[in-house]
Amino acid sequence: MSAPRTLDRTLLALADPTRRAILQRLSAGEARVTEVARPFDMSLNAVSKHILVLERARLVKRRRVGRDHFLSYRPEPLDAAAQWIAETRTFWASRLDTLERLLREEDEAERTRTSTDTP
Amino acid sequence: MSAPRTLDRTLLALADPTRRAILQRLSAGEARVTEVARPFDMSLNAVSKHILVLERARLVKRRRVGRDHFLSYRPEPLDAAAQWIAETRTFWASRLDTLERLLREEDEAERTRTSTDTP
DNA sequence: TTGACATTCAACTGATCAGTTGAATATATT
DNA sequence: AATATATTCAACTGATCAGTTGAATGTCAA
Repeated sequence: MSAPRTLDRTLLALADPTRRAILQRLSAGEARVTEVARPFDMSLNAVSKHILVLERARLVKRRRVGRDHFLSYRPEPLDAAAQWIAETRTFWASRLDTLERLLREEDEAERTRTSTDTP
Repeated sequence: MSAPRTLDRTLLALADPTRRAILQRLSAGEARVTEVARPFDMSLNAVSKHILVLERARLVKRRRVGRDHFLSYRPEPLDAAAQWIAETRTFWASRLDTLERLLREEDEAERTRTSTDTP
């Protein structure tokens, strides 16, 4: 089951290029908030808020050392999202296949019937 | 490359349980707007807007037949998202592994040095 | 033609989001 | 103690979102 809110938060957090860039940076190793913010053309506060969104989704963990906050990437939610998407995709695809197969069979029947009815 | 906006729209569209439920319904086959809306405890208009979000993300296609609009599920964006997540996850994980390996080696060196320095 | 049906359009509300600026807090440095 | 640094908090703006209601549009059916 896994509360859908978690998935919501993960996908929402990932649906933003700035946040994905932050995660990419952190996947290379821990960094402080200021370091993370440096490359971006926006205020430190703005980045701080993005980090909060990532934290809420548990994609980022914070370790306080004095005045420095070290941020690190947590892969678990991404793993979960990947698994959900993979499973769902397969399931939905199989249902589509079923439908398409049925339609194909119907078409087949139709064609046969027509060609027999009007030779 | 694949314009990140596409990914943004896909993930954003998926980050909502109502929209995921709509997709699930459509994965079982085409349906009209009213049919899709029926199970939900919200106005038809609200569902219509969710459908629009899904259309913008190209997860849903619309086929007009008279006054009826038949909606169908399009798997491509989900495939793309799954692929992106899978690749990214692997890449980020490998970078994490590298870092962890480095840290482990550092620790190892530290331990060795210490134990040699103070036997 | 009249009326019912399927759907969207338009306008509105309340919530959330992304960003800004300025101040506050806490820690480090001199 | 004074100052600089790292970070958040608070308050604000503008945009987008999720939902509502009521009207408009287009099509089917009697």
